[in-house]
This record gives sequence, C-alpha cells and structure tokens, in this order.
Amino acid sequence: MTPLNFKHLHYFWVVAHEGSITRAAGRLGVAVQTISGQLSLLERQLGKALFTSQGRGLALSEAGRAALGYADRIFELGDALVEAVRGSDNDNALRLRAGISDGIPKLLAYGLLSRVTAMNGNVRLICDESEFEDLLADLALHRLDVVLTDRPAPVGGNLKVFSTHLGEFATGLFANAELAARYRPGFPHSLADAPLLLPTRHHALRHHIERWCERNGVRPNVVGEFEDSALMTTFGRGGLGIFPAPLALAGQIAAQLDAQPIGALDGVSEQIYAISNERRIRHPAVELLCASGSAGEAAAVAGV
Amino acid sequence: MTPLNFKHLHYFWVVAHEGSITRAAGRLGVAVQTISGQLSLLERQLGKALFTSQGRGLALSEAGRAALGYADRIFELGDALVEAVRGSDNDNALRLRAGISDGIPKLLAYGLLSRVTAMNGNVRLICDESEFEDLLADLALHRLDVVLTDRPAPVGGNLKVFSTHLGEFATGLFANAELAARYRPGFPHSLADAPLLLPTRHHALRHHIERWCERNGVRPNVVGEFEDSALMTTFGRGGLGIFPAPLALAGQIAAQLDAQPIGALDGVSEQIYAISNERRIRHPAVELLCASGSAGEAAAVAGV
DNA sequence: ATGATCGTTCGTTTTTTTCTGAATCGACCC
DNA sequence: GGGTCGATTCAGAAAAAAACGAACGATCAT
Repeated sequence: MTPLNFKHLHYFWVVAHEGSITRAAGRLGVAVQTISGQLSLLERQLGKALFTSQGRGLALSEAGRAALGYADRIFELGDALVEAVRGSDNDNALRLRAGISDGIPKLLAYGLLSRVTAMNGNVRLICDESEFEDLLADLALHRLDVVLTDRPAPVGGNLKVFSTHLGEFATGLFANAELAARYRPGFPHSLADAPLLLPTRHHALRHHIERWCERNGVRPNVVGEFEDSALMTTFGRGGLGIFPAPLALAGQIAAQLDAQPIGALDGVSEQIYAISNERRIRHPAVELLCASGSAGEAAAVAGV
Repeated sequence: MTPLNFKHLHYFWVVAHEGSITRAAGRLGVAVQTISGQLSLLERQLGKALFTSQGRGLALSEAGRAALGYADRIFELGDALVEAVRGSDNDNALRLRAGISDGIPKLLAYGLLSRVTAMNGNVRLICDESEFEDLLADLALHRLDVVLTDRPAPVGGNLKVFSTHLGEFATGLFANAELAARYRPGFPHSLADAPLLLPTRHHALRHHIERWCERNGVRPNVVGEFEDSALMTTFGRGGLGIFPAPLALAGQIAAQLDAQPIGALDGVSEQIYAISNERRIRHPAVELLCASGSAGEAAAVAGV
C-alpha cells in the first residue's frame, strides 16, 4: 500500500529523541498540534501505538522502541547520503566499482577491465576482491557496479542480478623452467607423478581439470589447493608444482612469473561472467564491458 | 538546512530502478511532469545532478550512483520498520533489552535485572552479552535499552549516553572445599603460594585485586586469566584455583558452584553501572533499574 | 484549589503537491 | 524527412497535506 510516510517518521524520531512533543515542536519550528496530529496518522497507518501516555508526558511503547531503532539508522543514512553526494568529487570521472571473485585469475580480470579504461580514458577503476557470495551482496546494495566471476549467478536466488558471459579462455598447465623441462616431454602422460597445484573445490575450474585428468588417464600428485589463484601462481613460480592458467596469458606469465607452458588442457576452459544489477540504467562502463563480450576477447586480452 | 526530502528521494529511487521516468510514473501512478519536476528540485537541493541525459533516456551520474546505494538501504529499512512494527507481538509485555558486559559476574547481573521483573510482572528480559564497546554501539542504535558494566561510559565519547552507578559490591575470594580448607587458615598470608584465577587486564577489578595483593604482601600464583567471569568460576569450581566474586553472592556460589568463601578482599569492590540512552523518554524498566540504585542493593541481591 | 504544563481534538486556513494540457527539444527508427 | 518516443518546461486549476487557533482534559506542584 502506501509505503511509509517519512515525514511522519521524522516527527516521530525527533519526538522520541527530544522526549516530548513540545520540545520537538520547538526544535522543528511547528505547532504542537501539527506533530500530535501527524503522529496519530503514523500510528494509524502502522496499526500500532508508538507512544503510551505516562503522567502528563509520553513514553515509548514496545512498538515505538522497535521503530526507533530503524528510524535511527534511516536518518543516519539520509545524512550520509547528502554528505556523500555533496562531497562526491567534482571531477566527473566515471568510477567503475568492480568486484573480482577469488577464483578467477587476476591477470584475466585485469585484461578485461583495462580494456574498458582504454576505450574511455575517463574511467577510474575501483577493485574489490572477495568471495562470490559477499560480492553478490555488495552488488545488491550498489556498493559494486559489476562482479567478475567464473560462474553465472544462481537463477533462483532472491537477488535480482543478471549474468553476461564475457568469454571462454582455453587453459593450460604452466611451471617454472626446471619443472617444465622435466614434464613437457611426453605430455600429458608425463604428468603421472607430477606435483600439481589446483584451485579448491569451490571453483568450477577444479572439476574440469579433474575430469581432464581422468580422460587422459593420469593421476597427478596434488601438492596444493588454493582458494586464491594469485597465491597458487606464486607457489608455482617458486617451484612447488605445476599450475593451471589461461593460455592467453602465456606471455604475461612468462614475463611476470618466469613460468612456461607445459601443455594445453584440451576441453578445459575458464569461463568469465560479468554479473551486474538488473536495472535498465546501467553503468556505461559495465555496458561497455558486457558488450565487448564474445568477440575476439582472447586475442584482445593476450595483447594487453 | 532542510534535512532531505524523502519523497523526492523515493521518486529518484523508483526512477533509478525502473530505468525511466515514464515507467516510474506508471508504477507510481503520477504524471511524468510531476516526477521530472520533483527530481530537479532534489538535484537542486543536493547541488549535484543525479542523472545525465543519455540518448533519449537518462543514465545515472556518478553522484546518482552514490545516492542510489544509500537509497536502497534506506527504503529497505523503511519496509523492515513497517514489518517489524506491524508484526511486533500484540501482547503489550514490556521488553527490556539488556546488554551485559563480559566482565561483570552473571549472577550479579541476574540479581539486578530480576529485581525489575519482580517489581513489574509484565517485563520480558532479552539479554545480550558482549564487549563493552560493542554494547555501547548497540545502545546508540537502540538495539539495546540498557548496558550493565563495571565502569561508567567515557564522558568525552561521541556517543550520547549516560551512566548511573547502580551499586558497589564487596568482593572476596572463593574456592572449592579442598582449596578452601587449605588456604583459609592464615588468610591472607596463606595465599603466598595459592593458585589464583583472575579476570584479564581489561577489567577494572583486576587492578584492584593486584593492589590488594601488594598491600597485603602476598604474591599469589596466577594460574589463569579470563575474559569472561562465568568461565572463570567454572574453572574455579573444578579446582583450578581460587577466584574472586562478590561476597553478596556467597549463598548462590555455594549452591551453584559448590564453592566457599575464603576471605574478604578488603577495599576491593565490584562497581556496577547502568548505561542508557540520553533521552528524556526512558524505558520504564530502565527507570526502575536506575532508581533502585544505591539503596540497599547488596542485601536485595543477596536475597535473590 | 489553583495555576502551570503537556497532550489532544476540532474546525479553518495556508502551503505544498499534483494534475491537465500544450509546447519544445533531442535522439532514434524507417 | 517524417514519425515516434522520452524528457523538460510552462501555465492555471484542483487536490492533498500540513499548519494553525482555540478550546478541552489530564496531571503535577504548591
């Protein structure tokens, strides 16, 4: 029905804090009758008395106490909103607040996002990194504009978001020079006793790699499981084991991690999805990101 | 100045989610001119454009994106308020939401609070237990009505609360039968090698006890430090060591913990403060609690 | 009792908000 | 280019909401 009259609520809030209608009227610069009347309207709409008579003053009822807790937060947020908007930088630089799911390779995310900044020089990136669920929650509260992840958002969820498939990246195995030299000959069967680093079972990629191993009849020695792919590559660089990564990133992996490709994981690919809020008015940079979707993304990323 | 027009904000919110003024007008059942006009008023008040023209529609500006995040939460809270108030129990039983600081003995808190329920049979207690700082924050947001703690609230703080001294409880040392038999003779000098359980240094009581030890020339063996006094008494009951507790609770300690007093800690007392929100309209039960303050509280508590 | 304080309730007035209708402008589609 | 769509602006009229003045009850202090 009628949502909630915030003007009435504001009167209630001031009265509750001032402790009396008279004082509240003084502070608000209106007559006491006005407040009294508007308060009864609010009470009628809520179907509960907010105050009870006590002596010649009033006291909060149980419902009033409950309401006051919410009202406190509401008007605190209202003040914060004004402050945030007024104080928001005057430069009209576009901010793109992106959440990056723990699982996906940072270099891939960087490649995708940097394309947006390249197309429009006036975009400022703000990156957050966390778990899938947390990111979705932030998205729902508009603390983020887009979430990059390896799987689409659950369809039946209570959150109104929608997913765009940004691309598919063929995957291979990488290792430092020593391990690469040892295991590249005879790939993939040479992996039978190879030390392997894998993402944890939370990640879609993990299952795909395990299935690939079964198909190829190898049962490698999993020496490490990582929630965070950056950590995994760091350990891989140190020589702990062989690790999977998108083949498109071979050049950067060689340069930054000093690691070489050993072989391709046929049929195993890293999916990247962009999840954004389901509203017609979308962030221009998110628009750009999603539109750039399935057209030649691998090549573009590789060329970063 | 004028706080913030929530009606305007509501229009903004619907427009942002619907994606266009036309759709929003349809959903709200008002004319498009109305929304357009009120939106410009809001923008003028905030001093920033919330939307920018994009094609023949509109897009959120940077300031608009910031505002939308707040608006989402505000109207979510508004709905929650209505639901909470409408659904709040019809019984007009008074709820007293009390926060109990980790440090103070639960039995003391129980004694003080149960007096309130005894005086007014229609009070329902809701107890929370946490750290001092967290409790103060909950108090400020009206999630709690009163906080029981062992020290007054800091005066210079940014929170508008005030403290009432509820009472002072003389303290003694307790132990199970075996330890009591061994250390009671020659008290306090017998404590020289006694195993002692103490609250951690966060608690005011800790300092008082240490000073008492110095005054009496004993340096006991501190075998345990506890953040939570209930945990301390549990270990004391098991025989780990001697523990301090209010003398007024001797009866209950004997019954529930099977422990006996060894001796009094002269000059060491447990202070109890009630901290409540500084507003004229106070919770009736809090009123009762604070009023019962310094009059014969020890006897009353002991008699519970 | 008496005056002062506080909240409520009635009408009435004032202010604010909204509606109608028409005109303008820019961007898009065919 | 013509037609459509969406947003903006303006005017006057209508409706809704808020505010006020005055009178009334209840409570408390003295």
